[in-house]
Amino acid sequence: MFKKILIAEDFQDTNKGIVDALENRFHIESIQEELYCDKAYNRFKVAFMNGEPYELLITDLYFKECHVDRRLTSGKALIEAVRGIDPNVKVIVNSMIDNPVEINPLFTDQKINGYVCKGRNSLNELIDALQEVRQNRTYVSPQINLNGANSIIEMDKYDLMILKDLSEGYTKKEISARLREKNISPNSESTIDKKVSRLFDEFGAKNTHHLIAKLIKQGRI
Amino acid sequence: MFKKILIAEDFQDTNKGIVDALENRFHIESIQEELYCDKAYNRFKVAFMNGEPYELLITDLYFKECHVDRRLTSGKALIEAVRGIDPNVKVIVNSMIDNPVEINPLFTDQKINGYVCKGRNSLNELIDALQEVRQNRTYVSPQINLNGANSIIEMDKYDLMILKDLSEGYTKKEISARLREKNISPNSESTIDKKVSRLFDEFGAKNTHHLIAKLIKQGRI
DNA sequence: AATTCCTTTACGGAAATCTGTAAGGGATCC
DNA sequence: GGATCCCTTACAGATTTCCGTAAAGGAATT
Repeated sequence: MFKKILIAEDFQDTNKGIVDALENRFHIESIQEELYCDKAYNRFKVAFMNGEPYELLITDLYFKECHVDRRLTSGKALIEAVRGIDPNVKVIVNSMIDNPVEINPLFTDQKINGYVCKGRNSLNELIDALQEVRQNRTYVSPQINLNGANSIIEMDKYDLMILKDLSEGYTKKEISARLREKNISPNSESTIDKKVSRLFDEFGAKNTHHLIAKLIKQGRI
Repeated sequence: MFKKILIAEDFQDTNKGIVDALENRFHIESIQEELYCDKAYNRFKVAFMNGEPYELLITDLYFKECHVDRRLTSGKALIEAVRGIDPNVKVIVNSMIDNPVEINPLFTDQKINGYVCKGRNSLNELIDALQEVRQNRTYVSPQINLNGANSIIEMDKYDLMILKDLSEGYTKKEISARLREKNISPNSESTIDKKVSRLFDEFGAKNTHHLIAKLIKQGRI
């Protein structure tokens, strides 16, 4: 099993839960926890310099803002930073995000090794993830379907772009124009209308106000 | 210290972190954890019937949806349900919400005894909260300012009610009717129009979509 | 009593949303 | 080729939003 693990997670209770679970399950020489991305980065860097590098980083994606000045403000930034030091370090992301559209790029761009979605079984999944990643395989929480195809409610990048624009106050006419500028097709006002109407049904929303509110509350926009 | 504590929290890692912290710090005879509101409710009910009631409920506010049919879907509902069984049980809410507008009603309406905001120090705060609540005092995480003098931009209950209704898909005509039903004045469609338009200026929003998105992201709705 | 200020309300018109219908094009299957 | 299905697009009408103007009423001041 891994000998040195670094955990970056800003919620103290979650943080403690993870550390305890790993210590109970495995015999790991060194588990370090940090509440801030910057501190995690510094610890990682120092260990690497001293020739005792961490083998695995377990990190959340979103960190609460606070009074302290922060250079790295997200798990994504942290991952990029530590990979800048040690391109081979294994990374498992542990977050409440369950939208494949957000998770997929972590694998394709950040080349993470595992993704565990916080939930009612996520400690057990994290343990599975450790074992898989240890053997150079990747791990994704079973409830996440990265093929997007049959995630209960499919919302692709295209839908997401429209919704994001709507939530920023653009009208459908403006969005249509913006899509044309970017050479993205389809782009007619009518099609945008249709797409959004379909999402009403899928999300049980009465109108655009309602839909935007729901999606933001779910953290999908 | 409390002898019987019930914890309702759907994230396994957080759940474990809380239990471990409390067990380390206090000597509590019985701590039970549940991942679902309904299961927590049932456990609470059974214990009460058996004459061995829980003295304290620690609950999250929002619980992930899942395939299981759920009757109680939020901490608020759970609190109301258990108070229906035992009006005197102490309740501490442990959630990531940090918006006073959401937290305040928990104290005024649900009569909760403590509120701990998940964060980098929340386990320690939870321990403080237990001790305060044990002595019949209330506790609120120090970073939360319930004295509504909270925000740069003033938004009263009336505005909030309208915005909330809008975000739930009601039209201004419907909202006008709803206000009249509740005997709340002013209630004309025209006045609602004006109120919302004024908020456009104050928040720098282009239209209602934009305004709703901004406010939800700021955690004000 | 008259003036001023503010809020509520009504109304109207331009723009945007919402919804249904229908036409056209491409892909697939027989 | 023809039938079918799905997606895109156009269009039309009802409803709603957005924004300006203006009237009505209340409260405070002079």
